[in-house]
Amino acid sequence: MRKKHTAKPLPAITEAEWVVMRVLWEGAPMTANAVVAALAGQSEWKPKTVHTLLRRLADKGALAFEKSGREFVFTPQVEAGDCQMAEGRSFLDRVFGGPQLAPMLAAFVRQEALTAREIEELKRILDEASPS
Amino acid sequence: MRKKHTAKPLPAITEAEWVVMRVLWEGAPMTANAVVAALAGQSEWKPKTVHTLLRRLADKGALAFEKSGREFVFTPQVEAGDCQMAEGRSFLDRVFGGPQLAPMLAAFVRQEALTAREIEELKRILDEASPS
DNA sequence: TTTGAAATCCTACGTCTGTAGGAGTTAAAT
DNA sequence: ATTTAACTCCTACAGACGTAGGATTTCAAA
Repeated sequence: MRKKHTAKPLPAITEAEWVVMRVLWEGAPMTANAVVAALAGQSEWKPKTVHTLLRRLADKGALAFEKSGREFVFTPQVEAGDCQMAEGRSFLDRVFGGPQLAPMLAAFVRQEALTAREIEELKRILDEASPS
Repeated sequence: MRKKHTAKPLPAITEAEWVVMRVLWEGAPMTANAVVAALAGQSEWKPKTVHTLLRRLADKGALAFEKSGREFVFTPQVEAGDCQMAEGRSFLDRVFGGPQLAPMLAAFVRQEALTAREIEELKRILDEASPS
């Protein structure tokens, strides 16, 4: 069974921090500079800004770091999937008033925000989860 | 066609403000006190806090108000569906790195966060959207 | 071993958010 | 017409967030 009750309380990750975490979930372990470099394309942040975000993430336990030479190497301490679920639940509560995914999907459908191709993809995902 | 390009820039709605907006989307037009009363069950906010949230929402154009006797009556100026979509897109970007719903659904499936019943419900919603 | 570049550590600051309090005004009751 | 209860208007304030700057330390080169 996929561990459901690890019960490690997930740190709150802010919008800017998510950008950094996504880079690290993909490429960790990474030095601060590697993170800065990876973000150079997608953001306008000064290196100092990225350093601050890394430090704050380390402070709250989302990242661990060790020294290598004179640089720090960062590694996520929380799993992407867990954080995504936590954010997802919180988002669903806030915006749709409850933790279920269905109202959100219904809203996307109602707003015609899905292409036929996307709908097929969603169906396929559900079928793989539980074939009808 | 459902209006897709009304292009009214939606005001940013904070977490606390969402709670208030959901009450109003359901019961508007409502007086400040009616909102306070509706929230008395679901939150611990002092009336003044609710008044502040109402004022901030009015300031940013999410609500309109008119005087009736000595009270204000509030009415949403933005549609629930539009705000939900905007929040949804922003959430998907932040957490899943793109505006598509599929990665989120896949994550829920991977984390076994959906019951069989919920999966069936999601399938039904999709089938109604675009029968296969 | 001295020096210099590069990395880290600590500090900063304006805005937004959550959470109200107090002052002022207005409608209603007497 | 006066009083008063209720409602609104303005103010407050601490902590989180975005966005860095400056001071200090440290590895490496000369």
